[in-house]
Amino acid sequence: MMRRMKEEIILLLEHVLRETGITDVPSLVTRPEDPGHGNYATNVAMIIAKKLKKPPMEIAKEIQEAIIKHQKASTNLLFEKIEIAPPGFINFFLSEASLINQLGQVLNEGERFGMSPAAGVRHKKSEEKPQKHSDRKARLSTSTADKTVASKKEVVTRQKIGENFRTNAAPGVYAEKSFGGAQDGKSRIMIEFADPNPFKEFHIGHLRNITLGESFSRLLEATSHEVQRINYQGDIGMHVAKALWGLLHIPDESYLSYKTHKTSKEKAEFLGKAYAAGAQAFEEDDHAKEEIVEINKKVYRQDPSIVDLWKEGRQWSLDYFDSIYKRVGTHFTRFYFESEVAPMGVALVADHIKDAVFEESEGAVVFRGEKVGLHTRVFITKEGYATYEAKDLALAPLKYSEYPYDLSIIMTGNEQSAYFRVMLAALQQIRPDLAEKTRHIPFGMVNLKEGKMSSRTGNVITADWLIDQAKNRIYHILEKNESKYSKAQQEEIAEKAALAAVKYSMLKVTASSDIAFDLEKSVSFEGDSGPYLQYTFARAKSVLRKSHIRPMRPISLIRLNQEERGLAAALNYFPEVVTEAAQHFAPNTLCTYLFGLGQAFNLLYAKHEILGNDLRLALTAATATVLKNGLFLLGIATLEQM
RNA sequence: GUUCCUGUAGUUCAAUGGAUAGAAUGCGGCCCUGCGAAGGCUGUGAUGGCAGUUCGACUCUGCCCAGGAACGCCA
Repeated sequence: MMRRMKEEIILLLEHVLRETGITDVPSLVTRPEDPGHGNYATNVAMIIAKKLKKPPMEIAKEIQEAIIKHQKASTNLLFEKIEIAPPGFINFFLSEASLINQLGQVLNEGERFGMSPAAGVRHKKSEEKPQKHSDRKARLSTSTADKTVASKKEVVTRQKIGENFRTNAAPGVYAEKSFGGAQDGKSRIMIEFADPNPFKEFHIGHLRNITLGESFSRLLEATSHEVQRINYQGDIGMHVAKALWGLLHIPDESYLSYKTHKTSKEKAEFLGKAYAAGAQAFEEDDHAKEEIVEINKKVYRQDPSIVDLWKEGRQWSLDYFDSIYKRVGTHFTRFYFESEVAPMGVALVADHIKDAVFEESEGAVVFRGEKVGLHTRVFITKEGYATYEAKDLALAPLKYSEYPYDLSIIMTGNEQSAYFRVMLAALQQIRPDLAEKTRHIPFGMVNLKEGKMSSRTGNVITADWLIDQAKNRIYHILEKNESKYSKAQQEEIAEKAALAAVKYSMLKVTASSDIAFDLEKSVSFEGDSGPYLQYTFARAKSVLRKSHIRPMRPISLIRLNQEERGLAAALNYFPEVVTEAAQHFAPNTLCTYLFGLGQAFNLLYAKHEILGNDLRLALTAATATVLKNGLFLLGIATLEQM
C-alpha cells in the first residue's frame, strides 16, 4: 500500500537532515490552506535555525537542494517543484504524475482506501450482531484473528493514540504516560459511551455522545485497532427511586394501559413523566422525599416489594434505548449496569480502608483527593451503599477481566471531568496498571438557548424528537421538488438525510467544546452539512450512472487544470486526514476535510463537463469513493439518489 | 470562596506556534436547452482587555473583565 504522502515527506526530511548531521528534530509538515504555498509545507528550517546559528532561508535552501538531489536519484518524480519562501518555509508541490498515481490508488482500493490494511472496518452492517438488552451476557470477542504484522512505522503511529487525547489526568500524575501496544501489533481498545440512564430520557446530549463515540470507534478501527463498544447505565440510584415513586403514584388504570398497549417510545415518555413527578415531589414534599429515599434503599437491597416494578420500568427504558441504537446505527458488545457493580464497589473500597487508600469520615468512606491535589469524594455512603465513585472503581477491573484492553476510554460530558480525576486517582492507588490504561475523554455539553437541559423541569429535547424534526423538513424539500421517488424511497431518503443533518451538526464541532443547540442549524441541509455531502455523493453517482464508466484507462502526461488539480490533491489527503482525526480524537477535522472535498468536486462540476472525459470521470468516481468512506467513518449513510 | 473550561464576523463554528485568521448561515447581486440549483460564482463583516515570551501568537505565560461547570453522602 502506498504510504501517506505526508509520512513520505517526513521520512524524506529526516533522511536529508540526518545527512547534514542533524537528528532529533521535530519535523512539522502541514497542508497549507493557500494553494500558492504548495500541497505540503514545512517549517523545520526555522525551527533549527537557532541551533545551527544560521539564517533560516539559508538552511531552507540547503534542504531544498538536498531533496531535489535525492529525488533525482529516485525513479518516480514525487514533486513538480519545491520552493523556499521567507522567512524559511519549504513548499512542496506534488507532481501531476503523483496526483494521477494516487487517483488510481483510490479507484483500486475502493472502500478500503484510507483505511489501514489491518482495519476491521465493514461498510455493511453486518456479521456482528448487536447485543440486545434482553440478552446481556458478556459476549466479548477477544479474537486474535486478523493478525497483521504491522510495519515499524505503523506501530509508531499507533502509539501516538492516547497521548494526544485531551485527557483528564491529574497534572503530573499520569498525564504523560502512553499505553503499551498489544503483542500482536493491534491494540485492544474498550470504549465506553452513550451511558444513558434507564428511567430517564435519551436526550440530545446523549445523542452527541453516541454520535461521537460511534465515529471515534470507527476511526480507531480504521487505524488498526480492535475496538469493543460498551455502554454503562445507571439503573440504580436516586433518579431511579424518583421515577419509581412517580410510577407508584400514578393511577393503576393509566399504568396498566401503558403496560399493555403502548409502544416502547410511549412507555419511555411515560417514565419520563413519572421521573419529573418524583423529582418535583422530592423537592416540594418532605413526606414524598422520605418515601423516595426508602425506595432507593429497597432497590439497592432488591426488596421484593419493589423489585418487579423496578425490573419492568428498567426494561421499558432498555427496549427504548435499543430502538435508538438501531436507528442511529450503533451497537454495543456489552452493557454494564450500576446495579451489577454496586456490590463489588462496596467490597473493593472496604478492602482498601486498612491500607489507607480510603478513610472513614462522618460515617461515610471517603477518598482524600487532597493528597494528590484534588478534592475529597465520598465512595460509600453512611448507609453503606456504593456511590457512583465506588461503582466506577469496581467497573474497571470487571471490564479488564472480560477484555484485557490496552486502552480503556470513557466518554462522558465534561461536567464529570473533576469527578473522573478523583476516581482515577483512587484507582491509581488500587490498580495502577488499569489507571494508566484508562482515559476519560470529556465531550462538550449541548446547551439550549434557555440554559441547561433538565429532565426535572421537562426542559429536554429528546433524540427522537430532533431527528423527526429534521425528517419533516426533508419531506418538505421532497414535496417542493416534486420528488419522483416512491413513498418508500422518500421515507428512506428522509430518514437518512435527517440522521446525516443531526449527526454532522454534532460532529463538525470540536468534541470537547460545548455547543449551543440551534434547531435550524442542526436540521440544516444547506452549506456545511451532512445532506450537502450526501447530495454531492448522489450527484457524483448520477453522473457515473450516465457514463457507463469502465476501469480507467491509463492517463498520463495530461495537464491538469486548476479545478482538477485541486480535487486530485484533496483526494490524496484523505488517508492522512483519517489518521490525524483518530490520533487527535477529532472527527471534526474529517468533517472539515469532507466538506472541502465536496466543494472541490462541485466546483469542478460547475465549471467543466464531466461526461466524455476520462480523467474527470475518474476524479468523480474517486470523489464518490472517498465521500462514502469518509461519511462511513462519521457514522453517516450515503444515498445513491435523493 | 477554590479548581477547571470557554471568550473569533449579526449568528453558529474552523485554524498540530506559521505565510493575506478560514467556512457556513444571514443580508445584497449573478448563474439552470451541459451531466441533479439540497449546487456554483460574487459583495459584506471578527480574534474580550493590558502586558510578556518568540523571527512569528487566536494558539503559550501573567494579570484583568465576562460567561459556564465542578466542588462529602445524586449520577
